[in-house]
Amino acid sequence: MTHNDKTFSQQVLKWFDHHGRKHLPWQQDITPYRVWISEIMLQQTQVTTVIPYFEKFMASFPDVADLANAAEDDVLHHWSGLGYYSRARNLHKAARMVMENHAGEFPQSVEALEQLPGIGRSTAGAIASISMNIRAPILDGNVKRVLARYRAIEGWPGQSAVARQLWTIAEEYTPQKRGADYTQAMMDLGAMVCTRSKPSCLICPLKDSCIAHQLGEETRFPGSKPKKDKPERSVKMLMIINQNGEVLLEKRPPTGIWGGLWGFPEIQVNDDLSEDSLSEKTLQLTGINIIEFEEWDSFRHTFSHYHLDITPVKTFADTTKLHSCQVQEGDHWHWFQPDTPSQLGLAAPVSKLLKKIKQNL
DNA sequence: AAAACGGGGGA
DNA sequence: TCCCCAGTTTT
Repeated sequence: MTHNDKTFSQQVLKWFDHHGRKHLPWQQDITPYRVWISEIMLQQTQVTTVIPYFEKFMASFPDVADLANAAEDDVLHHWSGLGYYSRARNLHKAARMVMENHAGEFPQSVEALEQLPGIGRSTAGAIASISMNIRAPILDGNVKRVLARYRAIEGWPGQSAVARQLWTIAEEYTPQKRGADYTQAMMDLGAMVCTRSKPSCLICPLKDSCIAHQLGEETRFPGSKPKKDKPERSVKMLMIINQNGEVLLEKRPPTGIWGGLWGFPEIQVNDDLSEDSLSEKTLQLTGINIIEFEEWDSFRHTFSHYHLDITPVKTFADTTKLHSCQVQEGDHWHWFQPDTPSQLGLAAPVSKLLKKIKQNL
């Protein structure tokens, strides 16, 4: 251990002595079981929410044997509102494994703890260090943030290379003594000082040697998850206008994008579409012959999971051939009058285009 | 409206 | 090994 590393944990521990949390329910009567339950609950929920859940859980299942003997539904019931219910199922399963495979005692190593469902490296480290006096690092979201900033580690911790670096650093800084306090201290520091946004650097015990702070770029670390690029789709929206100046709308299927709303007839754009094949497809779709294409500029509408590039095409129904039209006013088709205020459910880009048509006419 | 959270499980 | 997922809170 270098001099610097020693001061790191010393600074963190000194801060913890003055400002850390020491009166949380799971910090009293510390046992592996109580620490385990609290760590699993805290994975997804903030402290103030967890406290009442923890108290009720402990009242109903005071030790691992009680939990193992409980009905799964009963365990899930105690979890309801916390979310991530597979974790409650894992808790239950793990409790049974502790009873069957370990004679009711939690295994006394990080590696063995990790064999239990729902316990990964970080949770195992927390249980081992807080309740077993084993020197073990943790790397939960709070600690990742503190370390990534302190050392200005680039990249998203979801990437294995970045996680590897952070684990190495976490290991380096973990002190030989007071491991339980240090673990708690790092979590508290991340939760109370080194927060995701607006960190309180001025009161941080690590501010003098924190690289991100020196750079003035605290919130750039840790790197955020790369936005998965959304697939792109293209569609032509046919704005077919009849002799009365009405625009044809089609009711969309009940499920999927804009389910049940009214929209323009659409034609998927795969390859380049000639005007001839466009008319042909429209004829198939509606029985309407269209004339006078006016293709407007495309624009992009973005959903949660894909981009939709929309090319509006303004056309007119050929009134001389309307007798063959298969479009009947009703549940599925509607001739929309741009001047009449609409009661219809319209997708946002459709309303936008209808307004433009109105101005245009 | 989007990102974050820790671990499991499937590709 | 990487990627996606689950549910709720926070920003």
